[in-house]
Amino acid sequence: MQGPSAWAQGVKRVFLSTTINGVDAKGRVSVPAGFRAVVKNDPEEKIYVWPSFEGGYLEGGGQALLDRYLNLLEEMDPYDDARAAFEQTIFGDTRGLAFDGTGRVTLPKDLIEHAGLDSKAAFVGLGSRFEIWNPDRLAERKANARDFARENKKSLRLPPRAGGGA
Amino acid sequence: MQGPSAWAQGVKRVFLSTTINGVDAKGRVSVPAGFRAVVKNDPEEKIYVWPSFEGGYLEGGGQALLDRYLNLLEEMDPYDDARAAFEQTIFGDTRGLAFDGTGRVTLPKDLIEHAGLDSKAAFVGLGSRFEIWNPDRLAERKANARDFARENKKSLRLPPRAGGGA
DNA sequence: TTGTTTCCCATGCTGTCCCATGTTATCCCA
DNA sequence: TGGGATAACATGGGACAGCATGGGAAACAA
Repeated sequence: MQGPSAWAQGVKRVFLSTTINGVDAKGRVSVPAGFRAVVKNDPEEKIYVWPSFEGGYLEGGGQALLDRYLNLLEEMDPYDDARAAFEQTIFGDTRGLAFDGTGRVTLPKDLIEHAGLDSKAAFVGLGSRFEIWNPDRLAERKANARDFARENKKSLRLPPRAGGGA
Repeated sequence: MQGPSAWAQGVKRVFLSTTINGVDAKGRVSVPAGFRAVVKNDPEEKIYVWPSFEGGYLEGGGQALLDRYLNLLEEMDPYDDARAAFEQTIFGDTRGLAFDGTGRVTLPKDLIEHAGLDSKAAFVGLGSRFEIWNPDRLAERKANARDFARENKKSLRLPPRAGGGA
């Protein structure tokens, strides 16, 4: 199901491309305009950011992403150790960050430290979510991902005709 | 699904043929009219372009192509390594480019560099997607492909009884 | 008070929009 | 079938708005 009707119901905006913005002494950083547009119609115009438990960078998204993680966790057993760990890790450290008048957010110190940010922050759009990196660290990660993708591209076969129009 | 209704509502258009257009000092380039027609009815009249991870050229498509990748990735687990790599590679460098009043897009500097574009850009239609090349590189690639084909022509057997007349 | 955080205003710049023009392709009519 | 009119397309330049950024004042907490 996709056809034209899906588009009539509303455009699915996604986080796209990589943008590097400055972080000032107060920890303020401009969220890329395209990213702000994604959460524009959320009930609360915020982004939700937490430290990745996989490495020294931040993960984030809008309300939709938060809801999706919530649903995933609710399907797990209430007393599953893994569930508790995920809840603690993901939601426990998540911050909801509101924009100031010019579209900036202030990153708390602990998040800045976790990501090793100094004067620049790279926002990486990943479709339904995004990541925030120290640009230097990002370069390394990007090279690895590209190699992996090139070697495994066959597993990324597009589904047969998923979409109608165009 | 697609079904007959898709045809009733309009012919499914695809990216076809090769067109060479100029790139001005601002990085602006006219998207071939035929290509614009493909994304004409997209919710956002944009093309999505990213650097190929296989060589010095760009790949692109419309909303439909992007959605296909998005749906594919959404079916993977949030912390699947493959998912992360593909997200990074596909979405991390993808730009959504809108047309100006005369059907041009502005190519960001990094994309221009990746493709080695100077004053001309070749749009190559490939059905559901397209590529953007420096015309010189494209000619080189074509020549190589032709040489390869000539040297290996014996491996290019026709299938038994390819089809009806003409 | 003193330090911290939040809000507001000012500024340079880049990207986007708009108008103008030459060229090419298409259509219509003689 | 040939030629002219017309519309579509590609291109160039300049004006404007949105975006990213820096600094400072006011509100709040310790």
